[in-house]
Amino acid sequence: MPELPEVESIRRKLEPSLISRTIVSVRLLLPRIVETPTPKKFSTMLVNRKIVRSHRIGKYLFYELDNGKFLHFHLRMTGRLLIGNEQPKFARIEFLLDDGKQLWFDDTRTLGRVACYPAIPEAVANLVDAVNDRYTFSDLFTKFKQRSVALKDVLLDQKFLAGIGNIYACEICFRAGISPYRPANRVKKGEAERINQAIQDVMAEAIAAEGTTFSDFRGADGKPGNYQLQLGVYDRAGKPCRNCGSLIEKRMHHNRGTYHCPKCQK
DNA sequence: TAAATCCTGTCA
DNA sequence: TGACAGGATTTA
Repeated sequence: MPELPEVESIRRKLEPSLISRTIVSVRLLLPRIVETPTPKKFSTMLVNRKIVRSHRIGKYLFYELDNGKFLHFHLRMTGRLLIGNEQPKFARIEFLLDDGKQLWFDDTRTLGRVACYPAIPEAVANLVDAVNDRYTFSDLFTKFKQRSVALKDVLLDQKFLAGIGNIYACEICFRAGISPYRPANRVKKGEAERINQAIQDVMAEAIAAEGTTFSDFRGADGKPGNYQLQLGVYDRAGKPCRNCGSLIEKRMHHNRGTYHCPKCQK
């Protein structure tokens, strides 16, 4: 579910509730979602630790603690982070804070993961965030040239740019006017410039709208995002293209719903 | 490069 | 009942 704009919206909303708070206790309702270390050590590492600052790299969220460790969340498809005293329906972890409030990790499908690390893992630290990091157009174009897979597959590759998921990959292709099925190495320079711009614009607009909600996504305050109102193609199969009126097509591409306008995107 | 896998819920 | 759902990793 959550892609970069959703994770960023959550991070921002949680900031006032978490920064400078101390974790009083940790209750693991589903211990297997803790990736590392063992569930018991996980709790020990966190209890009585103060949250110093947050970090987001792509869809990976981290909270740096006053012992130098990093509490990590990955929400995957249905993960949520919520502040409140009421236990949500699919609560998997409860963190009690020193102001008496609770941080809940809630996740229906239980695909989400949490961990506590001595440092941000190198594989994640080396990712290039789609919005915050510096990367040049020439880096992006070079990578396109190296890949014969569909443009959409490259956009979804977190090692290319971190943070783009299925919704925004479709939206970026639409905004740039390029078919998501076009082999990346057959994207021309001018088209790649449009894609580069589309990545920045779509991400910025979606963050401003506090993310996209169909059913599952909720911000840290429990409220849905608003970007679904602005989507150009995603979840719009059979509806008229906002540019040309042609009907939006949906196909399954590697088992994932993929939407495009057959007239605007070649 | 593609398919299977981890899960549960919802909708057609 | 089966297809599909914002993801990432492992296996074939």
